Amino acid sequence: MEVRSRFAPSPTGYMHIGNLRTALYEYLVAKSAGGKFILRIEDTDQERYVEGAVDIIYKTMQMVGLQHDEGPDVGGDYGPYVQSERKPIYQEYADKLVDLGGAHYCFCSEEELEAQRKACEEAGIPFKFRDPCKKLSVEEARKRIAAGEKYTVRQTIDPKGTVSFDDCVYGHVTVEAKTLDEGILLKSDGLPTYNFANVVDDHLMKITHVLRGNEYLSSTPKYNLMYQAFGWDIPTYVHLPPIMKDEHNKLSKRNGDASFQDLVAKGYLPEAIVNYIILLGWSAKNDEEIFSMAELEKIFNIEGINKSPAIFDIEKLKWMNGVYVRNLPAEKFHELALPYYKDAIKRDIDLVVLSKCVQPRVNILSEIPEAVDFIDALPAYDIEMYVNKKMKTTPEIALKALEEAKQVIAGMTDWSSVEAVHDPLLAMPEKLGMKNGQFLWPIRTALTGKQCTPVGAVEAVYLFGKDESLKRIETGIEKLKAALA
RNA sequence: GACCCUAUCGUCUAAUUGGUCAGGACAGCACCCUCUCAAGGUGUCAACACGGGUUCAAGUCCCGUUAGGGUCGCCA
Repeated sequence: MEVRSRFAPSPTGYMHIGNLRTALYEYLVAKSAGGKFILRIEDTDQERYVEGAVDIIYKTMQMVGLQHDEGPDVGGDYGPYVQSERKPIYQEYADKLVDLGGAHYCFCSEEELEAQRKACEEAGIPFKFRDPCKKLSVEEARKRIAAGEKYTVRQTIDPKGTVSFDDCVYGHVTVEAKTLDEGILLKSDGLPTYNFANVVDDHLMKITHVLRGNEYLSSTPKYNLMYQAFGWDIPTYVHLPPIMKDEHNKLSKRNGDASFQDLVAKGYLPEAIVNYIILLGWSAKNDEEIFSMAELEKIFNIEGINKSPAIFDIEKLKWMNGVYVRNLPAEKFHELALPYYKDAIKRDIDLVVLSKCVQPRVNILSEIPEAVDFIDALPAYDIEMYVNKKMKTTPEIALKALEEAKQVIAGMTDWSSVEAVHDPLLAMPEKLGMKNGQFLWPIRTALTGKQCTPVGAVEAVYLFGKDESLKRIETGIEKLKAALA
């Protein structure tokens, strides 16, 4: 049988990391088995609907390379793929479930429910809704409905015995039927709740593998009861552990935690984000960690999914992003870096060479502006910066280095490449009886005014060119002279 | 509170389905390389939550304890 999985987000805003991971796993479960991946929009809660959220979903899936085979935009044989457009279907199946004894009509108002809840609270007993409408006959109930009375459809559960199901990651789970709530399946606005819609849609769309967060673990028995009442095949369940912000809190938008688009905006590459979050709850069971989507489509397997929560570690993501940044073709990196240079650099310099220097030195793209901030204006720096123990420099040595450097640079004529500047400069230390660092550290310091930069002395001289290099070296010489006087 | 689930280095995880010096990665630390900083290389620190069983042998199986998470919405 063809594997069919689905990603079924609610259009409520940004794509959260947890959602994205679920989508990724769903996609990979299908693709690794040569199956189909379906996108279904679960918009049955009109109050939470956010304008534009569906576009974010499309855009995100496209960015991470999740191409769905069926969905609202691409069509398919089991549509519509937007739940609000499936209203008549749910009505039909709700009525059917009532006929099958798996549900009943309920006329209780929210106030009545609240009253019962309150009474239980005051009495100190756990609340369990006891629906007076269960006593109504179906005929009587339908008469009232025909008369225009407002109603909902509630699941009917036989409290005797136990209900169990099998989950690919959590194994066999059994609960006592009496602990199950007879929840609302069809709301008074005629739209289904998730509890009903997911069962009906997954069946109708021939979904074979249901992946979702493990918060659904405790309601899954209720879904099985419905599948059974309808006489439908039960799908393969794959419940996923949560992604945590820390030991106690889930990663969530409410906490102000980063969404996928926030991370992209911060300069993380979609491929790196995907690679990282795949590893939050799944492993290839070997020592490999860097995977392309194409590889994952081959090797992903449900057995590798973990059952305990995973804490989102931004440090490791940073590292992994760095791996991806360094693996980028130079031209690609340059292209991605350009927008960051645009705001940070006004001076006319060789940006391609700058990119070569920057690429191996940043983990996330947003580190670029700070890394190149010395280019437009020489930062105010302290004379102490010329003293470097490891380079064995002192203000005296620095002064000498700068004065010599000034002469060489003034005499240099070939600025066609980094190498062209490199050779005359690197010939100096030996000539002067200095160590490379003693000569070059002061130059880089004078040119950049920073403790560390993505460029070395040679690259700095090349990038700035003769005039600016000499100007900054002169500034350094004056500083040193003033300090030594 | 009831019910369900979970438990290996600080973090993500592995452990040919009971036999390992408990492996890898990030982070940390040290060293090497080196014109700064990175990158790279080498090394190092660091874990089976606790208590009982079962067994010749338990991180692995069972029970309990503890700690965490989830569900108990006309939200998903």
